[in-house]
Amino acid sequence: MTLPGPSTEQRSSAEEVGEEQIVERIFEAVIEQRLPPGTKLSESALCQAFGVGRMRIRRSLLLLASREVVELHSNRGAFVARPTAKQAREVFEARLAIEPNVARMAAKRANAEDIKTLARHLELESQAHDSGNRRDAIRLSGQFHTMLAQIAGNGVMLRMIKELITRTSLIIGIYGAPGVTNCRDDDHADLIDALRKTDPERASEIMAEHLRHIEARVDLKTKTGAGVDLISVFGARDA
Amino acid sequence: MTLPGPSTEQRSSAEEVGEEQIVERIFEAVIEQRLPPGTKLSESALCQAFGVGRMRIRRSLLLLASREVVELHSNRGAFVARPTAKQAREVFEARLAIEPNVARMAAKRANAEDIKTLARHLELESQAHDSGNRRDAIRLSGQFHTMLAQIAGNGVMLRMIKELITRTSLIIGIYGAPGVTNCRDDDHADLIDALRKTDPERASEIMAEHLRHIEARVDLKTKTGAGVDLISVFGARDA
DNA sequence: TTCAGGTGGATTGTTAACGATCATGTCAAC
DNA sequence: GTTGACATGATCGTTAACAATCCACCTGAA
Repeated sequence: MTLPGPSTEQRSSAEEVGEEQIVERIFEAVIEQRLPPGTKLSESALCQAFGVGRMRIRRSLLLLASREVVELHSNRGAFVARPTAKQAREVFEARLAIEPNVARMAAKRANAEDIKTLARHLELESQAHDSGNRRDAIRLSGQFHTMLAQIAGNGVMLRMIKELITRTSLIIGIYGAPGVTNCRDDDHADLIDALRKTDPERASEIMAEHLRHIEARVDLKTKTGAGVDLISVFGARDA
Repeated sequence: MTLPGPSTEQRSSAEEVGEEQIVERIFEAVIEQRLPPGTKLSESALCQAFGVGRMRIRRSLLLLASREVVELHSNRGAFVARPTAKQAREVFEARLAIEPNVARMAAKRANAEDIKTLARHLELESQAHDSGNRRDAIRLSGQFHTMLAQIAGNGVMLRMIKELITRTSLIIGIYGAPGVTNCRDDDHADLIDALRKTDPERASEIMAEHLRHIEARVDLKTKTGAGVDLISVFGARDA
């Protein structure tokens, strides 16, 4: 779990930064909603930002596109994805199908150390939430889910969940009421409690309810987000 | 589902072939076990095979690597992935966590047309199985699972399952007893029956049992495959 | 004032050549 | 005969320049 702090951008030139790190950083920025849906990701800008050549940026964007976190429009460039209502439903449905099982697995496999790490993390979440630090709150609540997947000990599912969480941030950015955060802390606390008691079924049920709650907080019929829709209506002429 | 027949390789030069198609074709070849684990995928060879430039091949290989179907070794090239025992366990665990839910969803949403399509497909499966056509049998039994995901109507999960099925073929290629096929037809028939009766819970349980059965047929402790391990130990001289 | 058309700039997509790294085969020494 | 080093060839990774496309701005006329 080596998440480099989101603070140090733009390390000028020393050790080469791999495309894995670039992808990870962009994922994180999307989760924190520093990169709103529809944002153009210019190649040259990213080259400067990360201090790497164009090829590496290109590869990173392709990787991000394969996870459906960015959209590549032919001859127009890369944009942060704007999930449709249909895609949003699919993402929620997928999370509801996968993450309860992850919670179940985590409950079976969590040891004392894991519980303690989660509790510490929950503390950070609460602090960020109380102090109104929206970005940290969003990032931390997302990280909680990835930590659960790590405890579950399945790399395949961890990767899937990272993708789904990132896309959820995009969905909330588009369809969520302003001020709505990703998760409720209470649910996370209950989840930790279920893990502590080694109660897989309860962990699964809490997670399912948790996800249903998140889904209920978005309105897939009305897009917020400063009329980003206009762009697609008037000049969206993709190949 | 526009799967171009796997027969016509090497269309010389006319309409450009996109990297999506290249990825799909390689996926298919891996599923059919025409590309055994560890096979070297030379760039120039693929350029010739698909009649495209090196860049497109490179992008395709990167995409395939992001799905963990090929491994990219620095300065050495791309190879068909050889899942470790740990990865194999994770793939099975992921399938067991996801696909029963897919079956459940499919049972809820399948209409008469879907059922009929599945039944037709099962017929093809049986024919291939009876006639000893191993390649077709493997491909068709894999396609059955993707068709189920399509009926479930969730593109996100469909993509995940395609990846998992492909990797399962690699796992069977390494750890499976020779002659073992991917799936049993009986289970597929039962699955169709559950869908016909709109019995989501039974569909889910059949799928779970089906996957457990597949997993039980591989022995993650002994690698078969003609000492593929030796090749990696002493100088990988393939292609 | 508004809309149509054209032009310039910028950005992306592609190709080609170069440099670096690794594998293979040969040859000499022990 | 075996082992080690060396040279050669091939393949991959990178960089740079070029071509194509699109967007925005500007101009001009109704």
